[in-house]
Amino acid sequence: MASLHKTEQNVATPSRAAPCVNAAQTASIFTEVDCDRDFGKVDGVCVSMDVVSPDLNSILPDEIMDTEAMAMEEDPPAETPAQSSQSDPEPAQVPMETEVPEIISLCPATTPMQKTEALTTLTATDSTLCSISAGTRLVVTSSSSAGPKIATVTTTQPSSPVVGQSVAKLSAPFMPTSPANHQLIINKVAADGKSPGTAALKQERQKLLVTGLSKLGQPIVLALPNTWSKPATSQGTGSDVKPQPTQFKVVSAGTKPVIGVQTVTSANQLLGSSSPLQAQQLKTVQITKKTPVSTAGPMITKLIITKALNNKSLTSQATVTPVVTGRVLTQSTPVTPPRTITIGETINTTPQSLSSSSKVAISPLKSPSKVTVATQPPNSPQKPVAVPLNVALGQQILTVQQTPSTSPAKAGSSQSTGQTVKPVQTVAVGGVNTPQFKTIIPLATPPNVQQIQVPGSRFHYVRLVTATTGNTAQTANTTTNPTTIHPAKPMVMNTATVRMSVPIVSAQTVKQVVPKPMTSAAPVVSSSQTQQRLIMPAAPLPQIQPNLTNLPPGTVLAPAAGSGNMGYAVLPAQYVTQLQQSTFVTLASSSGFSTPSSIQTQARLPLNGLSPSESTSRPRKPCNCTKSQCLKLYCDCFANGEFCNNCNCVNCFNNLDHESDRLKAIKACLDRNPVAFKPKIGKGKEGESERRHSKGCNCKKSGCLKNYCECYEAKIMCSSICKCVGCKNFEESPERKTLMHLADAAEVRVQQQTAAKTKLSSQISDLLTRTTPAISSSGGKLPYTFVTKEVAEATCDCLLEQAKKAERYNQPQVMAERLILEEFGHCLRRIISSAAKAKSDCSINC
DNA sequence: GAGTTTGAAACT
DNA sequence: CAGTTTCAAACTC
Repeated sequence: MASLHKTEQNVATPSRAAPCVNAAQTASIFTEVDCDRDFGKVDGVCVSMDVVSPDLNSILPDEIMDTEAMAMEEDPPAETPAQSSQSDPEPAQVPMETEVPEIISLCPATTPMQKTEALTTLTATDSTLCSISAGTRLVVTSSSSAGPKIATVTTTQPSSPVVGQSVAKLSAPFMPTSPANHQLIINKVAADGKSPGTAALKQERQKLLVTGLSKLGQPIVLALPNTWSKPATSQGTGSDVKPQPTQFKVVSAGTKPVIGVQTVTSANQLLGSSSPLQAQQLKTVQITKKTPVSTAGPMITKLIITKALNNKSLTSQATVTPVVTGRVLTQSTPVTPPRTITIGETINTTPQSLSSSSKVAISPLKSPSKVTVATQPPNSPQKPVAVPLNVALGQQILTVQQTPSTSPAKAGSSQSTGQTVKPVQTVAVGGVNTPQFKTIIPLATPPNVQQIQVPGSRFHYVRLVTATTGNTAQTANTTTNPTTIHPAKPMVMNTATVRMSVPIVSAQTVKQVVPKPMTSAAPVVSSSQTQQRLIMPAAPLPQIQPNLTNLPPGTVLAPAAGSGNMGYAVLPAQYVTQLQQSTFVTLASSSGFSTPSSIQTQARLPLNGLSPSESTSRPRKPCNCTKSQCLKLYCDCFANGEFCNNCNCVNCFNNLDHESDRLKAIKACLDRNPVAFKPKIGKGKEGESERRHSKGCNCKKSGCLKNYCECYEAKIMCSSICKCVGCKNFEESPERKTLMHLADAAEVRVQQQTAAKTKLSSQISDLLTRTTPAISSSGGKLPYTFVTKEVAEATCDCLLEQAKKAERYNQPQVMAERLILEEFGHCLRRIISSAAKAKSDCSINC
């Protein structure tokens, strides 16, 4: 029986079985959750903003952004999105997506968001405003009956990650519209009366309005900061070199099934220039939405975002805001080079009624719906370039976390009320079938942690939200200019903003670990300016790069050449959580991770040293490795891509203190088996019936009915790929059925016993309380005092339970009597003990 | 809790 | 790829 119970527990938290399933599932689920499941069912508008630093983009995108097919059959392998960053000299080529992009719809996300919270980020609600920093990717997710749709606009600033002052505000006044028009429209704020499905993009200073119309007719408005408008560039013409007001184009997303493309106009940029007026790049990204011919028909929404790369002079104090520049989603076609779009952002002020944090979830990989983002070169404005969403956007998730503002602010309203918006850089990594998400956090800055829970995922996803890069400008004093940019306040670690987005599945929960400095761990590091980023969860990277694709969490990614000096460390969510809990301060305060701390020490704490809450939330059993240094797959922690935590291992290297060794071990494992960190248990689309071991077991003696068998451990049947001998782990196996039955019975029995004992204890305790006065007066007859009706009943319950137990297992009568008597003895002892205790207490107190 | 069994991982 | 060894979990007593 005990083993059976254990078996179930193991199944609940398979250790070896599915280390990576979670990640894979997460990704896919994430996607689905984003819009399809949650948002889509209720029309809503979800506007999320992602912030990715250009550095990050330059380093990670191509590798991490790639998705990898994981056993999830549905989608065809996604092509590697070619992402170009401005830093990239050459435009990346993005494979053309031949499929007709479907709708980008906006749906009111309030309810759905709250429902799952998984991807809640910047939820656009009425009168919602939010700020977008440069490098921010604006993702509008929505879903309709047709499925999840996500539109993303990413902005970057080429050379200088830190450009102050660019501010974009996102507001979302909602307007009525027809359900059919799930369109994302960039519209002028003042624009009104537009028929649904159309958007007018006009020049307007300081405001770029992106109007999204959901079924509920709720538009989302993206407002651009003043700073953008000042040095504006002409759009589309390209002839005008002079600064011009930013122009916004309106794209009508109406009924035209055709994908429209807006040209991007750009003027020379003077990055880092102190000149107040600088050339701006204005690029427009248009996402076309195809209007559905029928309900099921594909729709194309046009999203046009005009970006002015504003390189404000640093002299402007007000504009100095922590800006994270990011690379964007670029799309390139054979004809047109990829373009980046930059949107200025403010990190902090974001008044809104929306959720406190903005998250962007990208790419429902399994979703048929695709978003096309087309960009065109100025000279060929009409040539739409369709890029599969999952290619262009799909693997990046950026999050901007905002603390709830006290009150919704108007666009261009005054500075934030002190709420801190922390850009979270989340990168979704994965293949089409198995997107994987990574949270990338600059370690040098105070991170904020955001936990994300993905239904069906065993992993605990956490977003680390941190202030933007080491832009010293962040601290610059904000100006009081209400209309414009609100200087970002220094990022403040606000743990209160941490949100548990989703319930954690099964036993995987937060681990308690004492944080430890990262610097030592990361091979890549160093200068004061060097920044490390934590890349989280632990999902294998795409196979596109053999050495990176299957990296488990904890992996430190070296920055790409020329991409800057940022180091990236992949950490398990649990660790991040730990950071949130304890290391937070350290991370926040230290510009660099200095020293390692006690993670190792704590990791070796025996499990029994945990507090009740800790032990209950412990994701997995502690390992007991002695010889493997926890750097072999023998170690469940390592195999699961986790750091050892509260384990009983000896000479553990599975921690940040030995990151280099760990990386080597990971590499070695991957060399031996490229899918070493992938889940062994593939999960079918629906339900567990389709689950099966990817490799099959090789049992010889256990009959595959013990936990030695990975199939049995994972509670799945052996399949044809198993090489087991004498397998009894098949559907019709009587042995298996018996075991299952016994396991169920045992579970029930345990529950009943527990309940009975609890009841007995409760009764005794109750009596103890009630009879205390009498005890003192009744002298030595205390035990009898406790044998009341309630106690007798509880005792009988226990005795009956023993009788049932004996009967259940066909025990002989003698044995049944013995069990009953023993139980009766236990009960009597407890009664007597309680009485004695009561007497003792009474004598002391009286 | 110690010792044994087991099968995956690692190694040759 | 097959055989052997190593390893840690599962299991038994």
